[in-house]
Amino acid sequence: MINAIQTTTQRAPGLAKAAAKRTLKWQRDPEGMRLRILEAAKQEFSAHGLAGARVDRIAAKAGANKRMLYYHVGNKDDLYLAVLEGAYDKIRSEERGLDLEHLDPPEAIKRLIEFTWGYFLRNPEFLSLLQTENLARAKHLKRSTKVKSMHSPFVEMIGTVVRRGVESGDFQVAVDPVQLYISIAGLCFFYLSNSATLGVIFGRDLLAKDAKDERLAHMVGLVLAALTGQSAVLFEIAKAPKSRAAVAQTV
Amino acid sequence: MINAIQTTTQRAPGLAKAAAKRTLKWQRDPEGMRLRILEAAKQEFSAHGLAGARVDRIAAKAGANKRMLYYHVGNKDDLYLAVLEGAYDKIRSEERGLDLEHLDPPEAIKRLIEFTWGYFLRNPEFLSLLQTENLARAKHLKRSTKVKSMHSPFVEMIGTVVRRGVESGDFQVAVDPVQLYISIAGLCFFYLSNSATLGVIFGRDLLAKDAKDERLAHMVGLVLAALTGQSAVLFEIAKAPKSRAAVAQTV
DNA sequence: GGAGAAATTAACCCGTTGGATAAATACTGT
DNA sequence: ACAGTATTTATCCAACGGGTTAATTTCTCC
Repeated sequence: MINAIQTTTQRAPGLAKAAAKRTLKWQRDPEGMRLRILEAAKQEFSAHGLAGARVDRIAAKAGANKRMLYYHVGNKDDLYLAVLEGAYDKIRSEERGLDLEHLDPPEAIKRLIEFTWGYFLRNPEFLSLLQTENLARAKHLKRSTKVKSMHSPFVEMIGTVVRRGVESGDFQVAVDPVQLYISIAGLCFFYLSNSATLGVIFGRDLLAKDAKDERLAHMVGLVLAALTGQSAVLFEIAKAPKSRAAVAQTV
Repeated sequence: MINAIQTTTQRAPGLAKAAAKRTLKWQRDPEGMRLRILEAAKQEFSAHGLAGARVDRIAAKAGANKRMLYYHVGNKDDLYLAVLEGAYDKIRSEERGLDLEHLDPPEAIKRLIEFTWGYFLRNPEFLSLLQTENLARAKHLKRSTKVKSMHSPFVEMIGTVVRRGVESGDFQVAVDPVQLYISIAGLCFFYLSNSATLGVIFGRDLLAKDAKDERLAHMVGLVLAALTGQSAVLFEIAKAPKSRAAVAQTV
């Protein structure tokens, strides 16, 4: 992963000359270094939180000298904020790529839930960073002008989808898009971010493939059932792809 | 709050004699001290996380000498685990007090959501502690035999309610109680534990009275609509108590 | 009323950690 | 090829933080 970033570097001129001179004690690569530092910092902050993160470990992981962190990014707090901003930037950019306009409303909502779920699964550090920042009551985020201007396109998207759904008769309620957004995020977020403690309490692995499939089916069923009023049918549809036994058994 | 605990102490004999001798340099009160330490530790750990917590601050807040923490509870980790176990103990005990048996199924689900929401609102430190522990991937919880044996009565309660609801025709689906439990907890938890970052992003105070009322109404509406299939009606009912404008406006 | 145990205080120890300083090395333009 | 600048390294340090040691005060029981 870090290697991939390193190769990103495009040193413009004098490349042949530098390659010939093979007695270099170290490479010079500001952008690459900065990226490696931020990547290492992301790992460290998400693994240990803000207070638990160690500047020396970040430097080591980035293959850099500790002084580099201060040179390229700033002190520990600056580093943390840069990581946080990067994380928001990334998810917002992926969110924009998801166009729900051409899907029929129930399908669009399903797609939205699947995306949110998938993104959280693929980016567990994002969840950790959010947790950390909320533990700090968003102290750092409040000072970030960048993040404040990065509005999630989802709220508008949801608004449009819901409106279309009500008009087409697919949905029975014109639910508030912000509430729905928070609900979808919450359904996904809580399960994943708290899987450790929940796993201990329930005595089972919530991150096993089957468990995750079952969870996704449940969430899609729950939200779509609420919107369409077709409880039974939708829960069945959502459940179909996998583990069809689970629900019936339990009751 | 701390004072209330202090008074808990019941020093058995020799009270009159001790009261007479007024040249005491300090009081002797093991149980009271232990409680004050745990209360202070709870505050500290929930405010700053495990790594961010400061042993000296805990001592100061407890009105104790630092050495007392080690004498009465143990090292920092022991202290943390004790707090965590206490937090679980408290919520489980309150959960047990909630009997849903005599309510009709939709009312029971509503009550369940309201309790969860209310408990989280009244005990924000519990949310923080959970976040902290999950950040640590439940490392400490796994070692706790106490917590593992403290099963939430909710899963069974929900199972019974759902079964009754399906039989009575109120509910259209026999949803998995564990999934429903996680969903309800997640809907409440995410909104509250992430209110800081969400507040910054949406540019509004999610903890204002109106916002909280609206959220509760939404959650009740969402879950009950999904179970009963009565989307429109239930969202209206849930919304009724307060701010009736919000939902209609947005779409 | 005094001896031994329990509870509490004061002071210290030492590895860790964020951050700083100054010197060395690579690159660029001229 | 040389001067000046940008990047990187090696080393240091003062403050902090968890934990410990030893002495002091209170309580209990006989």
